[in-house]
Amino acid sequence: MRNQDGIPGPEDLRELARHSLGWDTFRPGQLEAIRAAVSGRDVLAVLPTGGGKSAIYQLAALLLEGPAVVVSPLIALQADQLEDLNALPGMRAVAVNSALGEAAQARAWEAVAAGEAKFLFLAPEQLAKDDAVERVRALHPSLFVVDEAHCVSAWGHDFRPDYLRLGAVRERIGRPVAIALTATASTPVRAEILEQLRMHDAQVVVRSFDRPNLRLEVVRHHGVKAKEKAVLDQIAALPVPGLLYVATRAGAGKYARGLEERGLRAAAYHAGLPASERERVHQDFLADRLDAVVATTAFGMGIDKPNVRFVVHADIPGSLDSYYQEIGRAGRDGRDAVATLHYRSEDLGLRSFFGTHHADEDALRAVLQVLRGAGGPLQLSALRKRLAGNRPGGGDAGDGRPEGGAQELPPRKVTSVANLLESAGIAASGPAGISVDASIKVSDAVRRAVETAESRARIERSRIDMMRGYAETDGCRRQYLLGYFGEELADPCGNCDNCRAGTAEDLSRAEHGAFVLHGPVVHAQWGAGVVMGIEEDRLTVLFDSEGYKTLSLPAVEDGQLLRPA
DNA sequence: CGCGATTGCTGTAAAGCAATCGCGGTGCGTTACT
Repeated sequence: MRNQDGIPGPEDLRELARHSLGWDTFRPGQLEAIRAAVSGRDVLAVLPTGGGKSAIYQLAALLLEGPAVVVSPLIALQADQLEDLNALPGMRAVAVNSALGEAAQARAWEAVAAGEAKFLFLAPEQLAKDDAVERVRALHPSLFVVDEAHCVSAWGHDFRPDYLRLGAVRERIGRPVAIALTATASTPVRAEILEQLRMHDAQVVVRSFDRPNLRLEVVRHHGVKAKEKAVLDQIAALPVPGLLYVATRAGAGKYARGLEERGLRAAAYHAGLPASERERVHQDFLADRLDAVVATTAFGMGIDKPNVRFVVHADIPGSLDSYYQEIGRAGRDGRDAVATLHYRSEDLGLRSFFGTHHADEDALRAVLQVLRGAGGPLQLSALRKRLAGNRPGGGDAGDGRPEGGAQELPPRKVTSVANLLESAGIAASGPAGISVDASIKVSDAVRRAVETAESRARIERSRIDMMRGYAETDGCRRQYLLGYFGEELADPCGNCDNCRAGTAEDLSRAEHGAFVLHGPVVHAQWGAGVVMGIEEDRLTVLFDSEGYKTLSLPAVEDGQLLRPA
């Protein structure tokens, strides 16, 4: 299947795509991504949904020897992906997850080992188990695919810490070529994906984030009740179907009832509902049996419905990354669609609450103690076991737990603490496991870890500030949104509320004095950063350890505080 | 951080207001019971 010189030419790929996947044309970016992967280079592809992200690893896998391991965040999503692949003649894909019985899992592993299945789908949690890692290593996979790769950055630090272990896992399984795929990733998110998955010199393919058919609007409110009424009134008057995003489960139920009272076919969707109900709402929405789904962030991943006419937010999300992800579900058919944000500044309080995670110093000390006492690298699984105590199902005591009684910690806590120690540069993980720099005093190590966690919290808060900035800007909202994703829109868009109202003057600049858009800078206090936006009177800079900051141009013009690097 | 619900106080019978409390999102996997 491969050319003599190693990398197949465009025509060969086209023929293979036609033959194996039934594809006629390549979308922009696909070809270069596939060729890079086949030639042994890691790939990060940021392409819109429907832009053919899956075809990248599918074709690359067909050209390489050995199976492709695909890390996919949701079991429901894995099921869809399997169905798509298995519908193609001659293709076979399997998954291993907790929804399958023991026998079915065994059959799946055997199918890949025997070469019958080319694709193996796993959630990151599967790869936290030594036996799964060992089995994957023995398969000599050609590709390590991370689908929905923004989850690495969005979930890895707290919610699903195994996402941050994937880089180490990749090394343990023989360092196959990595392909990371996502539809949404701002500059720092891309950098984090590359770093965490240990992708060096990767081919990065990014397509435009602009969705010109989405009309962007923000409606400001003061009272809670007034906002509720405005949301319901707006949706009752909009073309359907659409999505209403809310911050809480209670809100989902409340707004769904409100819409029903206004005669719409509406349903609530959140993680607290029984799986059968969630599935029913999902299917009813896809089949146009519902006018509106009122959902928390639980709804959306993997949904590719063309005719969504609106995505309305009753509560502001915690970042523009989340916001863009959610409004990106509207208007995929290219026809007009509306993205309205109903904004109360008080609603940002809930987002700061969701983003608050302080470092647990006792846990840090406990993990450090075990790592230092181990006398060498320790696999995370062993570390988890040693800190699990005597709880049923946990590791048995007396297998080397340090005297003096290390504190008991749940496995997931151990993982996030280990992640934090690695981000702080105190620990590092290689194929043999996690090791600590024993020359650093425990108290210093804890202090550095806490500082790292605080820096992350500042960055998180700055992302909320950028979301607030979007809600409060008088300029063109699309310029603001695209600028956040590192993309310049030369002129105001004409399809946002501010453009329509005529308040959106074109304030954006490509340079000001010595400052250049996307150019590196250094701040006296905040250190290194990159210019993300230049407006008439201010600069937006993304600092490595502080996140986004907006600085007044007159204040930085003398070069004392901020200078180009 | 902000909300809605609950409790507490007042001051003499019912209610009105302030202070306090609890809660809030995303999923994997494993396990202990019906």
